[in-house]
Amino acid sequence: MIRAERVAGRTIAQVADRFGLPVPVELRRHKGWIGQFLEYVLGASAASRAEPDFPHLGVELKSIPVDERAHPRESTYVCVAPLNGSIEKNWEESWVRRKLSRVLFIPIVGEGPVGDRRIGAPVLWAPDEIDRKRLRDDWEEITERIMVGDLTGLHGRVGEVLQLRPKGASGSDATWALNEDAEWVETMARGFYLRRSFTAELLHRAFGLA
DNA sequence: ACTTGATCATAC
DNA sequence: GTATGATCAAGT
Repeated sequence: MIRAERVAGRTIAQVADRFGLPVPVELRRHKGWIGQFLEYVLGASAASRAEPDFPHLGVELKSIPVDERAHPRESTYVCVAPLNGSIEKNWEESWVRRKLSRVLFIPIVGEGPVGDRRIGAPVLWAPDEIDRKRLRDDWEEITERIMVGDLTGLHGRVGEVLQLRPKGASGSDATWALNEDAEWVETMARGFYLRRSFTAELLHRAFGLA
């Protein structure tokens, strides 16, 4: 938190210069760059591993693009959703619950050249009882569809705060899944995401906004 | 304006 | 290939 608060208010270019890191001008071909940059700057250790970013703290790090009013510009990716029968059978064991038990959100303000974007005040969030119920209800609804092989029901419209969306290098990035007839079929890979309206709530709550 | 579906890069 | 990090862009 001390590190995060020290970089808050500075631009990405200012911080990158101190570390001698080159900054891409735009993100179209560098979509995860800001997230990896922050992992480096804040000393996270579990890059690209299936663990929290700060394993000893149980804290997951998420950068989140926002406008000047702290309204998120994008949804937030959580984790992949196995469609092959290996998904956790209950919420307590679920990867979604574990990943979201403590999250450090770093808002990134602005949408121009990447170096000009400003690092916002950090928000360390843990879901309260109401958040947990909303997340759990959505997770159970989505997981039920996965477990019965309802692949056509696996679209982004399900879920109030958590949703399932494609997650891969392209639409042809396939994975194996069990369908309603318990047959193996190829379908696009999907992941869990937090809806923008939900992360907006969290940030606004943290900043005391309406 | 906002959501859903599609896509891009890198580590292991 | 599957995980990590996400944003892009078409459609409503």
